[in-house]
Amino acid sequence: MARLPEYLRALHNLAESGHETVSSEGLSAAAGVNSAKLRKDLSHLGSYGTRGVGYDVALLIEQIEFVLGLTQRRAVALVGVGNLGHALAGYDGFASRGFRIAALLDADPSRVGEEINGLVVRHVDDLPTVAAEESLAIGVIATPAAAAQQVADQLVAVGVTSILNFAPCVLSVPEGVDVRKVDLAIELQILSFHEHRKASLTALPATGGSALTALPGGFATTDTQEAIGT
Amino acid sequence: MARLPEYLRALHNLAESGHETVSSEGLSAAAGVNSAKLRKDLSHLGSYGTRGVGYDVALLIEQIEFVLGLTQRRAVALVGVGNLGHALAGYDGFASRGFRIAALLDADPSRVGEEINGLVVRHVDDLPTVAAEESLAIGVIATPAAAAQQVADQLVAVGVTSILNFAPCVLSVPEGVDVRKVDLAIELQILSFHEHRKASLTALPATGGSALTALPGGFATTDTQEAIGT
DNA sequence: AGGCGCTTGTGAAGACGTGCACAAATCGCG
DNA sequence: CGCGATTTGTGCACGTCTTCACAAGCGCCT
Repeated sequence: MARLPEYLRALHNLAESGHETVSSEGLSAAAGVNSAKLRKDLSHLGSYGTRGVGYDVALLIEQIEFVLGLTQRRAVALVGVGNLGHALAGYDGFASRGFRIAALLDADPSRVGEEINGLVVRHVDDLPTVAAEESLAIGVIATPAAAAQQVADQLVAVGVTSILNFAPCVLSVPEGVDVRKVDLAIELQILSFHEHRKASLTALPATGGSALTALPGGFATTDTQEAIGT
Repeated sequence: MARLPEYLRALHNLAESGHETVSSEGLSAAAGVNSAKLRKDLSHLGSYGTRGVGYDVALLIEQIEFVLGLTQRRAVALVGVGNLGHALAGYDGFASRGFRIAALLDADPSRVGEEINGLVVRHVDDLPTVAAEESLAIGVIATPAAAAQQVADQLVAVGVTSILNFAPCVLSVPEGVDVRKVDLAIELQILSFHEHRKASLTALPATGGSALTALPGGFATTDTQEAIGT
């Protein structure tokens, strides 16, 4: 499940603040989900908490990290050292959460050679060489949309089987390669949709006008946390 | 639906390449979804394509932009001008997709006054002043996790009702405020999970060992595009 | 005008995720 | 040792999303 990493983060927080065990209620609150859902997720792990007590924090961290494949620190290749690529290269959240940026690559010769955070930018055509040095399984694409497909092909060619794509486009990849997409503008547009919905509901609740103005009511969006606590 | 922005992006691409109309089949391919799903989504809009022909690209863009509330260019406040904040401030995808960064804010006095992309960084305590100048509805949090909740409270206090949170933590906000979260490390961890799953499947398919080694098989993750085309 | 091919819109079936509510299990205490 | 408080694990029901398959509608060509 995609919620496991969220649980893991919450568990690390709990461990740092000295908790040895945690109840499903407590953990679910920290992770922002329903407690029944959390218990069901953990039961799918085969993870055994003890009834009446809760879950052993350290053990649970270990189990989740195993399932997520974080027992080994995975090497990540980052392609595209523009605005966003720079930020990603300097993001310490990767290092602290089980990943190591093994190479920075770019197609622009004027960027090659630049040093960012202790790593030297290499040309994207050096990918085969890089892959020979390191065991690359994950690639991150932070290039403009126009270059993304070509970069994806190059990554796949050197054996990368998981791609995180920040470019606003659909990638086509062979079977067995996983792609996850993050589009920052889309996130904002979804929020904008919620704004529009809220505005129409409060402004003219009794208008009942054309089909268009009546629309924004009946939509549902996923992955949105709304109104948790106060 | 959360897919509308994806359709919108695909439609803009089609419009640029000169298409006047598009079939559900064509658009769904460009957006990376099932064609029946796309038709159902669009029918929820009340949007009328013409049978035998397809959808009018320009009209559909107009309709989706209306539903998403993109007819007005929304002002966004960006709090936290660190590594990631810098990148977001310089990201042209926001401007080109209906948003305008109206203010850059940070709590660190040494960062206040810095100019990024034509905007001067102001202190986060100036939020009420900024909100008085602009009609702020959306806030973006790109601060460390420790500061995120306080910033969220400040944003809510000045009337922001939608928050995009890049900090790895759960925010608590009053009812009526929408929060969307983007955690870059979590995306990588999900990919790592897939890697681990693939590795276990290919390496020891007949081992049938402990419960732990047998685990990673039966999981499902959402939002993952796998094996599109070749 | 009529027929044919193409495309939309939708009914129905199935898969999936979610949350409630409760039985089973464990610990601590008298 | 037994009892009560607490918490996990899960059966069940419900609503949502997804997908197939097909009827209805539109335009073009003859």
